[in-house]
Amino acid sequence: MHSFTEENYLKTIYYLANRRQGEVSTNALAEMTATKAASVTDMLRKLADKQLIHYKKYQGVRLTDEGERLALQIIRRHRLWEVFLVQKLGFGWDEVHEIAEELEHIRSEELVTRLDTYLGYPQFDPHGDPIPTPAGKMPETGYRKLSEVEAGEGVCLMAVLEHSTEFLKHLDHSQLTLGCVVTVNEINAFDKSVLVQIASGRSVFISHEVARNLLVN
Amino acid sequence: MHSFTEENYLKTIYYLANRRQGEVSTNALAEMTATKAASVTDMLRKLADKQLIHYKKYQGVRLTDEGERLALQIIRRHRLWEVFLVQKLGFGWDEVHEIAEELEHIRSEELVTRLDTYLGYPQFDPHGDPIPTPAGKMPETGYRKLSEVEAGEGVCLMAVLEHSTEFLKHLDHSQLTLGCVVTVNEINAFDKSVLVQIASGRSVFISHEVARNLLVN
DNA sequence: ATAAAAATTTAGACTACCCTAAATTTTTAG
DNA sequence: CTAAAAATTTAGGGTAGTCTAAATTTTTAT
Ligand SMILES: [Mn+2]
Ligand SMILES: [Mn+2]
Ligand SMILES: [Mn+2]
Ligand SMILES: [Mn+2]
Repeated sequence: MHSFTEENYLKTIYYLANRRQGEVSTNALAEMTATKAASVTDMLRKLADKQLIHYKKYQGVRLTDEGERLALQIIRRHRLWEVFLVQKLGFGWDEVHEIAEELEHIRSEELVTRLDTYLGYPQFDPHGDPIPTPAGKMPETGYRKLSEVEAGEGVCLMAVLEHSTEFLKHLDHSQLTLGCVVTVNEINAFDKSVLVQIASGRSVFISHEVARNLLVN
Repeated sequence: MHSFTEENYLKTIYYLANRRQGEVSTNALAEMTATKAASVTDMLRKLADKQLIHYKKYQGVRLTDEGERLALQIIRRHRLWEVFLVQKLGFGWDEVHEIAEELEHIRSEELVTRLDTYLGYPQFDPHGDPIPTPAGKMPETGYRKLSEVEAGEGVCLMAVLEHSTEFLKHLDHSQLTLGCVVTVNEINAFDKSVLVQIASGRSVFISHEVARNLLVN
């Protein structure tokens, strides 16, 4: 069995490896896990011993097949619990991440299976992130960033890249919800901010910073 | 904040203190927590430093008000999660204890509050144990053991004292479920086994060992 | 090409929790 | 009332995960 800490490292390695292609650096892991580089090095040696990562000193790190399988299992649990917290318990999408960080480590295959069934086999979590399959595959989405959409196009808001409470509350405030259809009316040449029209007919101003963190279809 | 381990010790002290009145011994704790007496002594010193227990060397241990408040909070969470697992996810009452042992440590007041609401403010867990109030009071039940019921009496099965999978499966097999009305027809003078009649009209033989672990009203 | 900077690893240490063996205190029996 | 037995604590040590400071390797910039 693996500890909470090991599970968190695997998950973090998965995220960083997919952020930019290639090996994950010790410092990047230290930053993400809020620890120091020396602590990361210790853990990497341990994960390598357990054959969960490929690790050569000074050369960065990559998940093995088994390591990736485990990482995806944790991410699957995390996202299913987030769905539960929002859809069944009525939490806001900005309130669930921290709780799911704990729930994801509960050790019971049966629990995850039943939860999935209970929730109706959801495909996406409350932030639009795809839920890995029970077999351990991460579904492809092919979304673009709103910041890359041309003027005149109509698109559907599918997911957020940033998960902070402030960002999500800001979207709520602007009436930007997932599934919402928006038409890009103007792109400001100077600061790349966009003016979009939402289904209600209302126009919403979106800064480049925000547009870069919205995924559309 | 308190660790999983500290929470488990508090809960165990609560159970043992209520099993027999009075101070809880180091050895009893070591047995219940599946550790050694020396480890228990270490932890008792720590809990005493945190003012969660009254502890004098060689004299056994007792919860402080704050310690009892925490213990009841953990027990409340445990029992609410058991209700969730049985009523919402469809687990059997013999399958939920281990999972609830992990879920009870999830740190979020809001989560417990919402779960309670979602479940409809249940008073009892799947084993008939009362759920402590949000304010931290353990409801009184006043149940008797089935082994203390006189011949001829009709009673209602309210709770089980033993929680092992084998025991609970045995009850399922005998069609003895909580809420079930039973009439005591015969008490065998030699081995104190009882013959009861259940609502369906069927007669069920219950050994003294089993009758001692059934609570009725 | 090489020296400075940055990244990473190693050395040594700390806390939480657990263990065995030895010492101490309390309880029990004669 | 004492001696043996039982319970408990102390001493010394182990593992997991963390840290700081020092050493080492890789990268970057002249
Ligand atoms: Mn999340
Ligand atoms: Mn999410
Ligand atoms: Mn239980
Ligand atoms: Mn229970």
